[in-house]
Amino acid sequence: MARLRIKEILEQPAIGTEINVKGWVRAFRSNRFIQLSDGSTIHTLQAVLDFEQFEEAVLKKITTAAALSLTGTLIESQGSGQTVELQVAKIEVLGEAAPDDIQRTVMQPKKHSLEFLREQAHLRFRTNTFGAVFRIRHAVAYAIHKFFNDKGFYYIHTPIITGSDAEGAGEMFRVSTLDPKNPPLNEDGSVNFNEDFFGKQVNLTVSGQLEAELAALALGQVYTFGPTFRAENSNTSRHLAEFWMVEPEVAFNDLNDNMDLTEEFLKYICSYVMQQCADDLKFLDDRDFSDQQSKPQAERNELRLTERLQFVANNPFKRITYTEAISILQNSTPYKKKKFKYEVEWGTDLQSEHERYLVEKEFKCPVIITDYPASFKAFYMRQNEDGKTVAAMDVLFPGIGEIVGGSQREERLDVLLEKCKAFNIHEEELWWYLETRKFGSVPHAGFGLGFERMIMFVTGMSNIRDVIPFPRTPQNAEF
RNA sequence: GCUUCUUUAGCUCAGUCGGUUAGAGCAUUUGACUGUUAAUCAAAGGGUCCCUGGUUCGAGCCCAGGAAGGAGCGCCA
Repeated sequence: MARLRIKEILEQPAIGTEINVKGWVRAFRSNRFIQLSDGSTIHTLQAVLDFEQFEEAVLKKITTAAALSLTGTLIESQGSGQTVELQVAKIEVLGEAAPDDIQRTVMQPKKHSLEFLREQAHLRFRTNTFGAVFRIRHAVAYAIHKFFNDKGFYYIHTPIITGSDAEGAGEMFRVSTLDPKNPPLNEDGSVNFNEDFFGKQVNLTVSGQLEAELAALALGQVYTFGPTFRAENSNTSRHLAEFWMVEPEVAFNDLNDNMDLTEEFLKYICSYVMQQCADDLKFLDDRDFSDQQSKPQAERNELRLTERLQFVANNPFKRITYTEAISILQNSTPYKKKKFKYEVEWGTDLQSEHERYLVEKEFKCPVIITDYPASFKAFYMRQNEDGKTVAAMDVLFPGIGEIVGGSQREERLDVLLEKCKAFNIHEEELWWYLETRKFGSVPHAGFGLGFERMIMFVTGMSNIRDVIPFPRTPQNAEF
């Protein structure tokens, strides 16, 4: 007999037919009712058995988290909590779970803190919250590929191991096969990386952008979607040492095209999740709501999770320049009352407190800030006519902060060479990147989306460690 | 890396002014009940009070050092 998944059973219940279902016990009540979950949906299937028809020894093994194969007839439920239920004729215990062992785990049938769940990342998949989060994570990944594919983008696999350390995006993890205790040395005592696996020093990538640009200048519009690594000692709820990034790159696009693409893209993801993940989203929406209720009034979100997604999907993002942002901040109440901890002055970078003010107090919607001073942005961003600013953009989301960073790229070789000098970047290391500016160089633009930050936004989870199955953070790579 | 808070039963927490035998809810076990939905009712078991040292007649509580975790900041996506 074919096994059916609970999602299929609940969507199209074939009342009266005999079926088989396999899954894990969530609850066993009154020696009669099994709540079975198989991960296909957040919902459980209620299985009903007549305990007089089964051996005591078998019933004893139906404990929380045990794996069962149940065969029986699908009938309309007599209870009020569900429309259909399985009338069980045959029980096979596939995997037992001793209650004393379960007690020590997150499968213990009660509410748990996210911190406790994080310590058991191998088991937290079994919970409703993480089931919902990771089903949505999958859906967003799929939506991203669908969005770009439907627009004629090509998915480019950029390398994970890279030899250039010029991106300037952060500290890198070194990759080496040399004996750390006894590496080959040069005459001056430094490590001789010529003898390393690649014959040079290499690192885990911090961004696929530079390679994506090469592809965009031939295939037109491309994107990368892969893991990236930062060896920064960042201890926050928004940073991971290993995270996934989406980086589209489009030939012939300028900064405005880039903003249009970003906005359409982020709206698409929100709409997709609302349409395709309604059940999981509803669960997380309720979870987020009760979470908000326990916070002091001032820290509460005015909108529920689904309302926040709807808001992003249906309202235009506010677009302002860095110069305008500075002026708005300097005229703001907290500035006049000296509530900001950091200075607001043209030429210094915006701090988290400034970004939060703009997004959460001034505009109350996603904000795109453009045309930052060149001094604190990357070397590859295109110099504006004023000579002071570059065609950069940051997309700021409520509660998350910077979710997207992007720019129009510098396509003029002479300007780019000047920037390399100014940023102390050795031309010979980036010869392959610079060379594209010699052969039919054109304006182009792209951005990077922090995938996990997007998942935080659509799931309402407030710690980035709870939206990736096995988080990598300083001092923690347990699983 | 910096600031700050937390650490007591399997989990979430309370623990008064430093004073006798450290508590609650949930979870677990046992019994009762049996169309339940966070089942209900009754009972039982369960403790390195994070670690080390100190002050004191006496420390879960005070002091010093350390460890782990959270939140915020910086860096960024």
